[in-house]
Amino acid sequence: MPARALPYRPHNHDLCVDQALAQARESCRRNEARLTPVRERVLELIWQSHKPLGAYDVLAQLSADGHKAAPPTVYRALDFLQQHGLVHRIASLNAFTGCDHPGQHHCGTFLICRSCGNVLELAAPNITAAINQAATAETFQVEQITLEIAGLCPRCESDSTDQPTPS
Amino acid sequence: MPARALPYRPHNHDLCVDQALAQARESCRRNEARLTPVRERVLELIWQSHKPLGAYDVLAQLSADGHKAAPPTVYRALDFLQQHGLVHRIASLNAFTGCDHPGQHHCGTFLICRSCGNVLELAAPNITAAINQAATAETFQVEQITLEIAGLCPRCESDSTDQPTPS
DNA sequence: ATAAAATTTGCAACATTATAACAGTTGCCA
DNA sequence: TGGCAACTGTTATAATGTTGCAAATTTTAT
Repeated sequence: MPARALPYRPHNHDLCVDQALAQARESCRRNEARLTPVRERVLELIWQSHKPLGAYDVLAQLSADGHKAAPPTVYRALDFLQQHGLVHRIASLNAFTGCDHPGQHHCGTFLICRSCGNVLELAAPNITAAINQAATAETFQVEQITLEIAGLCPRCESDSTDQPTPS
Repeated sequence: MPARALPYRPHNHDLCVDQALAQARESCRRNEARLTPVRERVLELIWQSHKPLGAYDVLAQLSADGHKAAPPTVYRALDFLQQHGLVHRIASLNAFTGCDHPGQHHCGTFLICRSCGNVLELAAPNITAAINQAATAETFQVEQITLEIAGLCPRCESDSTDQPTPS
């Protein structure tokens, strides 16, 4: 029985966010990318939620801050964060989630719990290899992979009532 | 050198559509599902385009038919077709594409050419196996897989100017 | 230090994608 | 033939995402 993956374990989430932000600042410094206040705040908001956040959720939080923001502000910040590998967009949810390992745009593989909404990003070399092999067999040149696996996370599966678990 | 996959080869597309429709009618008959005129027409429109069609593209075509349709008509037809495994929704494109092998909701794996927009559906047991293995390792119960691979199809890759190839 | 250039943000309007709610219609069958 | 279930039509609205331009800020070059 493997240890449970991070989002499924209790942990000090503030710390978790702080670390992610520190890592992001460091990554941007190295790449000479400008992690401006809005961008950093958006990243922070996304990290504070373990569940993927929609652009308009982010917008609402910014407004709650007193920040007079409009959709383009948010979408631009999100574009920047995506470009620098700090967040991923989850197409099947129209939502965004933080990325642990800012190493430019890598293949994101996600386990998405349909009950509690939590998301776990996997690094799965086997899957990537199988995908590349299949694509090569079709002479297809892969540029970007979207892999989103929906189902039940360990916690919700064992509470097999399918009731949502609060964050 | 493997034979090129269907959408990349020239072929009699009308025939291709007819076959798909015949197969769909047969599948619905077996499942006692009602492939009504609107539903069949939507499926036909989707098949006539090798590229995934947005709901509003379908709507426009229906209107061109003289059919007075509104969004819900299209979305309902698409829901039905999805439920019966006759079309897939491609989340990264907000668009729909026909499914070759109507066997209830199975895992759809797509190669999406970013240049010409054509889409090829793969059946890739290796990938599915790798995914299930990875999910199992996280004690995650898989229900639905969204796998969309964007890149360049053989034709566009060899025309390496990256200019869109007309349908 | 300072002007020019480039990047980022604010802002208003708009475009696209999707759903809700309810009324009408059709086919079935008891 | 009357009632039920499924399907369709219709209107309105919600949710998500983009364009274009102007103002502000930061960087770069002088």
